[in-house]
Amino acid sequence: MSRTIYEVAKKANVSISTVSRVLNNSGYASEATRAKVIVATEELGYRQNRIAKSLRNQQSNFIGLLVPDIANEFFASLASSIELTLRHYGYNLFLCNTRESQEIENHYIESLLDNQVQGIIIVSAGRKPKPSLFKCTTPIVLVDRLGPELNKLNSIFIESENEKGGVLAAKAFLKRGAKRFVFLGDQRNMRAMSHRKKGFSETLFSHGVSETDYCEMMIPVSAVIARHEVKDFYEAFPFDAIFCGTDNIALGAMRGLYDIGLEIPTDVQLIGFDGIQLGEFTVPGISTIRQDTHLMGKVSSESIVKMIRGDESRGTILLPVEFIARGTTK
Amino acid sequence: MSRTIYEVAKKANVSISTVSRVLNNSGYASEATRAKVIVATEELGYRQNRIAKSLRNQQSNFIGLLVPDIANEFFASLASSIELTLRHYGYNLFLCNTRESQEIENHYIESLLDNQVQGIIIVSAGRKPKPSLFKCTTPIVLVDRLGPELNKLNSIFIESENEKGGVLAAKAFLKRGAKRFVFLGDQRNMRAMSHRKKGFSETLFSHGVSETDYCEMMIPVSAVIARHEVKDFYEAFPFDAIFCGTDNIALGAMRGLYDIGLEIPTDVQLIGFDGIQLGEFTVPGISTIRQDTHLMGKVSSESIVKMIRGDESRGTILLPVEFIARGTTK
DNA sequence: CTGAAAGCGCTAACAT
DNA sequence: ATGTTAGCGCTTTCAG
Repeated sequence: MSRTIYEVAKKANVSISTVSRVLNNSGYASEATRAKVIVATEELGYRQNRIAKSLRNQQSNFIGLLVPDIANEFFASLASSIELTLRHYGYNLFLCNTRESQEIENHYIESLLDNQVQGIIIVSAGRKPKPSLFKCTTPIVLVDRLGPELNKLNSIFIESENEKGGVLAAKAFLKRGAKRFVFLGDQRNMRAMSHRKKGFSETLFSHGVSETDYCEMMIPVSAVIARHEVKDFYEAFPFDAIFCGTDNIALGAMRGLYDIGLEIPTDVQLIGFDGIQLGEFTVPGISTIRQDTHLMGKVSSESIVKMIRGDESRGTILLPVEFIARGTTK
Repeated sequence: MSRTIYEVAKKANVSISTVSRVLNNSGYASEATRAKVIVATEELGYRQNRIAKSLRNQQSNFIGLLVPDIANEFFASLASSIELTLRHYGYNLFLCNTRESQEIENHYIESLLDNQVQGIIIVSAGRKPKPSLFKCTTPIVLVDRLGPELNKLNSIFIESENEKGGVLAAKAFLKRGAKRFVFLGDQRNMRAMSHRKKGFSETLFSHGVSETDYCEMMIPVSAVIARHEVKDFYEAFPFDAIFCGTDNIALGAMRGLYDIGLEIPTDVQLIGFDGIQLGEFTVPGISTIRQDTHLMGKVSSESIVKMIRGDESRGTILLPVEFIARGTTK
C-alpha cells in the first residue's frame, strides 16, 4: 500500500489537517510547518489518494469523452487535442471508444456517472440516448454529432460550418469543369451530413446544374464499404465529381474508383471532408474540406470546463472550415 | 446528487448491509428481502458510487493503458481490442496518450497510481521510466516496446515475432528479384526494430547479398519525416527494395519515392510492418508484415487480469506475424 | 496558526 | 437471515 496522510503527519509532527492544508494550499500554515510537511511528504514519497479525495469532495477530477471510433484519425486527433487542453486545466481524461454502438455508449455514460466524472464530452454514436442522461445534472458538451433527442439536453453543441464546407466543395468542382455530381455521405452523422449535402447541392443547382446531374447516397462511415458501394453506384450513375462526407469514405471511394479502372482526377474528381493527415500521403493526395480538430478539441474542453465552473450560457458554436486542394481535383 | 445506499435501505425497510449484500451478491439474503431491495433500487434509480466502493475496497475497477500515439492506427486498434477484452472481464479502461513523450508517460503513471488502478498496460514511449514505477506493487504488462531499464520490471512482456517478420520480408524481396536493399526503421522502438532488422539483414546475407548492397537508417515514426528522408537517402544509396519498420513509415516512404518520380513496385519494391487497414486502400496497396493487434490486445488484457488475480508467472509472450502481399511488391 | 472530530458512501467483520 | 458498527483516506468546519 501507498502511504497515507497520517504517516506524513506523524513524521512531520503535525496533525493531518495541517498536512491537508499545506498540500492543497488551503487555509493557513506557517512557513516553518509548511516546510516540515513538504520535507516529510518527499521523504515518504507520499502522494494523495485521489479516490479518498474524490469521495470527500463528491467529485473526481475526471472528464469523460465518448468517441465513436478511436481508430478514425479524425476522432483520434480530436481526442488528442481534448486531452491536451484538459490536462492543462488539471483534469484527467477518461476516453471511451463506443464503436458506433448506442449500447456501448449508454454503458459508458453510466460508468462515467458512477465514477463521479465532472463532465462528459460526447461525439454520439446514435440517436436514442439513455433517458438517465436527461436527468443527470453533470455538464454535457456535444460535439460534431447531434441526434434529434440530444438537442433537448441543456448542453453546449460544437460543430464545424458544415454547410459552408458543402458550398466550398461545389464551387471547387464547378471551377474545375465538373458536370455530373455525387454526394456520398455518412449514414450516422445525419445532421452534419445533411448540412454538407445542402450546401453542396444548393450551390450546384444555383449555378445551373440540373437535377438529373446530381445524385446522393448515404452509407456507413467505412472505407471498406465505400470502396465496394462506389462501384455499383458508378455503374448506375456515371459521374465526374464526387464529394465524400468524410475522408475515410473518400479513401475507400478512391480505391473503388481505381479498381474499376477510373483515373483520378482525369476521369473523376474527388473531394473529401475532415482533413486527416493521411490524405497528404495517398497518390494522388486527397483534396478535402478541412475541419480544425485542434480548435474543436480546445473549444470543447473549454466549454466543459466553463460549464463545470457554473457558466450558464448554452448554444451552438460554429467552427471554420477550409478547402485544401490536393491531387484529386484538377 | 445521486442516491445513496441509505435511501435504498430506508425505502426497502432493511439495513444498508442487506442492500450491499443483495447488490453485490455476497452473503445471505432471503428471496423476499432480495426482491424488496431490487425494487427499491430500481424505483430510486440507484447506482453504486464507484468512488466510495473503491475507497473501501482499496482498489478501483480501472486498468490503465499507455500508448505513444493514439492517432496511429496500430495503437488505436490495439487499444480497441484491449478495451473490449477488459470490459468483458468487468474492468474499465483508462486510456492515456503519451505522445511519444517520456514526461507525459511519467505523469500518467503517477496519475494512474494515484487513482488506485489495478494494473497498467504500457506501450512505452521512452527508455527512462520513473523510478517509482519499480517500487510500486501494481501489476504491469509491457507490450511491443521494451527499453533496457524496463526489462528489470517484474512484469509480463508481449511482442510479435519481429525477427521472423524480418526474415519473411527478406525472403519476399529475394523471391521477387530485388538486388539492393534498405531497412528504414523507427528510432523509438529499438528492441523490436533491431529484431526486424536482424531477421531481414541476416537472411539477405545468408542468401548471398553483399554488404555493399544493404543499408539501414533509423528515423522517428512519422510519415512526414519518412517522406522527406527517403528522398535524400535514395540519392545517396539507390535501392530497389525497402523494408520499412512500420506501415506509417512505409506510407511516408512510398509518397517520397513517388515524389522523386520512382515507380512502385517497378523501380522500387516496398514492404511495411504492422498490417494497418489503411494499407489496403493506398494505390498500390502496401505489402506488409501483419501483426495480430486483436490477439495482442487480448493476450495483454488476459495477462494483466491474471497478474491482478495473483498469478506469479512472468516472461515474454511471442505472437505470430504473416506476410501480406499487396501492390508494392511484384 | 493548528488540532480534533465528523462524515463522504460503501463493505465486511461481528453480533444477534 | 439481518443489523450494527468500524473505518477506507481525505477535507473541512469548529475550537482553541
